[in-house]
Amino acid sequence: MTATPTPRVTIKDVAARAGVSKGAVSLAFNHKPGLSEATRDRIFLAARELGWSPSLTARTLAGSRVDVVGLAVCRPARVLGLEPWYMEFVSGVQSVLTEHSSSLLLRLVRNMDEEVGVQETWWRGRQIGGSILVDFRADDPRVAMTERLGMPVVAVGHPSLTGGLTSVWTDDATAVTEAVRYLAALGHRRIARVGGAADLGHTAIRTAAFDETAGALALAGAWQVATDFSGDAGARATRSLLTAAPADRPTAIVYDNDIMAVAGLSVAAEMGLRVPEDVSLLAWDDSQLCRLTHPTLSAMSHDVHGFGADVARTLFSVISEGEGGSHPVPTPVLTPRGSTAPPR
Amino acid sequence: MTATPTPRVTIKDVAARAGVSKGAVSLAFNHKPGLSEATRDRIFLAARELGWSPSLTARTLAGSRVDVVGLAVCRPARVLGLEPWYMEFVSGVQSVLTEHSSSLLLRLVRNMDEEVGVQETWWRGRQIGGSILVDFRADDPRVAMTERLGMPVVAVGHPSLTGGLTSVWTDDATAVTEAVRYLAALGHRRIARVGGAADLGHTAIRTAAFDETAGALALAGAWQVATDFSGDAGARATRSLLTAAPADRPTAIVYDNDIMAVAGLSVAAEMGLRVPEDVSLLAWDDSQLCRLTHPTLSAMSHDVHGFGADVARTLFSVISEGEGGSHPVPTPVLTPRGSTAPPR
DNA sequence: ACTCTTCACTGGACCGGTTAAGGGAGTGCG
DNA sequence: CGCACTCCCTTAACCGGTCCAGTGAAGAGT
Repeated sequence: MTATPTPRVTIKDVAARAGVSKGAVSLAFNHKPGLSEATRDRIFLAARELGWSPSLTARTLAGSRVDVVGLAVCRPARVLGLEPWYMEFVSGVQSVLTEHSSSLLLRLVRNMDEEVGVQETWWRGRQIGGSILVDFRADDPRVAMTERLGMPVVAVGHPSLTGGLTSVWTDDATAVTEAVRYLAALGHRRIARVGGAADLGHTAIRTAAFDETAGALALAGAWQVATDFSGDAGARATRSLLTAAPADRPTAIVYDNDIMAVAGLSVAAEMGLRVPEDVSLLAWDDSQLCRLTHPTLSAMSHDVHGFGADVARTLFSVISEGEGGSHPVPTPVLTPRGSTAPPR
Repeated sequence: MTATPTPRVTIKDVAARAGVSKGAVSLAFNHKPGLSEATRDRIFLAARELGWSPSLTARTLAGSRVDVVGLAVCRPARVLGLEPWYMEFVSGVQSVLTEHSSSLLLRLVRNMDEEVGVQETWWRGRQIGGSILVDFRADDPRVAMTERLGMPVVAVGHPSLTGGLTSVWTDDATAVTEAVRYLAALGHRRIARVGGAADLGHTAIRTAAFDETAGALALAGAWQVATDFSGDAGARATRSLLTAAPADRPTAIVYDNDIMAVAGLSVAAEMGLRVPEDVSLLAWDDSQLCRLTHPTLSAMSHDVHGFGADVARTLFSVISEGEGGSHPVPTPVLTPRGSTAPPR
């Protein structure tokens, strides 16, 4: 029951066992020149026998690079779990980190001030070698913070939001336009969009693009609602959109994520409307969820896993080569499934 | 474009500005006795002016406690995002970590060997102060590893799987029994279970409990299928269960998570079967998804967020007080919704 | 045979904190 | 007045690595 005392083995022990100095062990483990093959082997052997691996903490303190990447996600206090988008994104990030033997330092924060504090503490305390910044909003304080700290980051967001930071982004405006044009091409003249959180930059971009496209196509009706991305909010929004008289309500709805689209599907069923005959539904983000409903959900699909991987790769090149710039990734493409059709 | 040089401010700068020694600053920041109020204030003022916060790296190296918690999740190579359960679990863990100003070091690994290696490296390198171990299987190598390393951990799993480790667990056997009894009470005599990954310990426990209960109730039919927890697998399993002749197929299906239950719902619809009239469906884990489908999904529900929080709290007491033992949390309770009813 | 390189390795300062031991000033007391 | 006892603060060793200047021996060049 008593805690086993941990016999901490250090570089000194390895050096002693291999009959060399600490410096030599350090050289060997960092694959630096200046050691004979024989010595190198002896050192690795000794290390293996003692079960030693270098202390990242000490290594970090001594000034070499830190191989931990930070990610702070801003969510309200009692979160009901992250959306599928995040999990896929994180898993994509991880897949690249793993190749570099890095880990992800994850933290949920409640607001932007807290995030700024956390990032600053992480960086100052040399906890992380760089960070991934997500959910940009207008006049985001993290732009100034990053420049002040000189911390390597990758900003996930449109360059108009991320200032001079290295950014990786999807072209949300074009995607929204494509979505609306597709629905219009099917014959829809009254289209609604159930959007995400209004304070998020990419939501604003999508909202503007929707308005513009609706205007350009001279739609007979165009509605937009802001939500908090939750299924419940998506359900409420859908319910209020669909309670209007048949001649006045939208015949197609675009959702800003897939959870809300699933909720919309169920609201339609509950109200006795058939999808896609009575109303077409188009989701965003296309996680496996979209293929599991009945009818299956048409979606603007997007390789979120690959996106996360791209972000991570970009971060590594920022860290090692100070690379900057703006990196667009492929625009989400429309994947028609069973939830969209011409209006009756 | 050139990287901004980071002007790293250290404890020495703060000491100089406050006109004291490094040691005094350290005392102040650790709230230890031996300093006058006046000096303490002067030190905090200086720190604030310089924007200094102690380097966790250095602090860790100097032997004090590490406030990062590890979590390695074992998934096949190219993951399509984690299940909702994980997201809620992680968010519950985070909520407690945040109170302690700790962060979560997250890593996706491909197999058990890799996980053991990662945990060992983390602990040896003083990257983490303790770890959360999940997804136990029979003869799990992490039990021996933990004892060998003397690392504080909390094992998420039934004590029969986690050996002498401090464990936090839900009573899966009782929950399965309750689920089956409930369906039997509704009048179902042919019941199937779409289970999770067969190599996981809790899956085995559920499988055994299902068999036992089916036997005890002398059901006319009892099927069990193993899957990988994915929606696709859930859909396949459901399809094959429901293709039998009406008199031979199950009238109720229990799923091991909610994603598979959603998939099952859609398969039923696709096959022209009504839920719950033709077949009842019962989910597990009860994330928001279950309330968003139509019909809504009955589920064995379980406060996963709270569970994560409990696990984190337990880990902190293991770290600080070496607490051990086995901590059951409340058994999942049945939440009947629209997907279960008496068979026709 | 002598100096000049090159190679392989050592010694020790250093990273930024913590902590135990020590020291000087101020007070209480015989 | 001298001594002990606090109270506050300083000093310096240490944590486990990295890194650079330096050393000693072998080989090359003349």
